[in-house]
Amino acid sequence: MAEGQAPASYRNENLLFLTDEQLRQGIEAMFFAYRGFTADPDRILSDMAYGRAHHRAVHFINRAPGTTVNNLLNILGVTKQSLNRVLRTLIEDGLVESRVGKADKRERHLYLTEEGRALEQTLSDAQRARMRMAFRDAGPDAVAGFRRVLEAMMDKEMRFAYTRLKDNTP
Amino acid sequence: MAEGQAPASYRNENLLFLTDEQLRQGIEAMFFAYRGFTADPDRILSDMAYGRAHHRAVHFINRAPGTTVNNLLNILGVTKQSLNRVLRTLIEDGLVESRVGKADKRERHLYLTEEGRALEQTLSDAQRARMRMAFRDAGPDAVAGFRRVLEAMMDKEMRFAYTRLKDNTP
DNA sequence: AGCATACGTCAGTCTTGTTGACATTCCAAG
DNA sequence: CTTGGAATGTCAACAAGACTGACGTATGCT
Repeated sequence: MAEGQAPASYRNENLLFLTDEQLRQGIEAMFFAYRGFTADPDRILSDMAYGRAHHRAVHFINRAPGTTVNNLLNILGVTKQSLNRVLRTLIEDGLVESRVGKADKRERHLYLTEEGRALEQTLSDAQRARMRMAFRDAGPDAVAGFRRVLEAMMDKEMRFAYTRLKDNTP
Repeated sequence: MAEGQAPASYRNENLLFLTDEQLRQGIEAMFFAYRGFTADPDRILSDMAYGRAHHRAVHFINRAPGTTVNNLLNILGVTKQSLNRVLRTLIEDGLVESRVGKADKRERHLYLTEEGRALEQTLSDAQRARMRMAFRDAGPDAVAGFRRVLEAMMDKEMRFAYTRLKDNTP
């Protein structure tokens, strides 16, 4: 893509010049790609009584079993009331189990049930399939660049959360 | 990043192998980065009576002045009722002008007013600033990879829309 | 003349975010 | 030991922004 054209950006004395047009294309790429990114799980969820918020909760509980509500709150970046509604339905439906903390009884530790793991699997299978295709199409060097840019785009606290998750599962 | 570790992916006879873990990290990177991506405009908009939906409309009207409602509908991927609510407030507030089509009087062509352009500028300045930082941090090769992966992640129709926008503004 | 298209609007619902108020639990200072 | 503040989680009410469905109007095309 754009192989024979002028380079989209160039270095000069270690300084990178970027036109507004290049940046705007990056912005639009992000917008359109995120739509694709969420499309497959959204389609699956729309058949059930769940939405994207449930997907996110299930994803991160699966990723860090036993996490507390507060922990999840920080990762998801929503209010506890908003998360609670989602969590309540998931618990009622038997997808998530909430255990009172041993050391601190105020805390609730969250786990996926067998059924919860099944849903997580279905959703992440779909999402991974798209990601795999995109990674294959683009090639390993592009994937490395993709990750580097995304990490640089995160808010600092989110970069911490991301790195922590990444490193806890090697 | 991950310079001294095992490669995140490798080629073998032109076939790219990707572990579920690598894909999941890509998924999480996408999630956290998108939050950062929308954070700055969202902050600005929360002070006004507008939201992310208004930002998107203003962005694409600015990008393709004179675009029709139907066109915008396809780009944004929402229903006309949903877009109409947003558009109505923008027109009432004098940020967007709607002109009856000359050739086809059924169509409405959309333009930003002076005030609309000012808002667009404010929002996109903030968003571009973050994108510029990310691009600078990551470097030009990473940026190329970033774009390649995002394009591969889009739905086909959105890739068309994206490419059309991109090529119309060289 | 008749059907299709583009747009606007009204009404109702759903998801997911918000604030505010409140209950429970923990901990530390008096 | 008690008590008050902080942390954690729950309930209730509301708003933004998406959706569907139905309908009306103006226009275009055959």
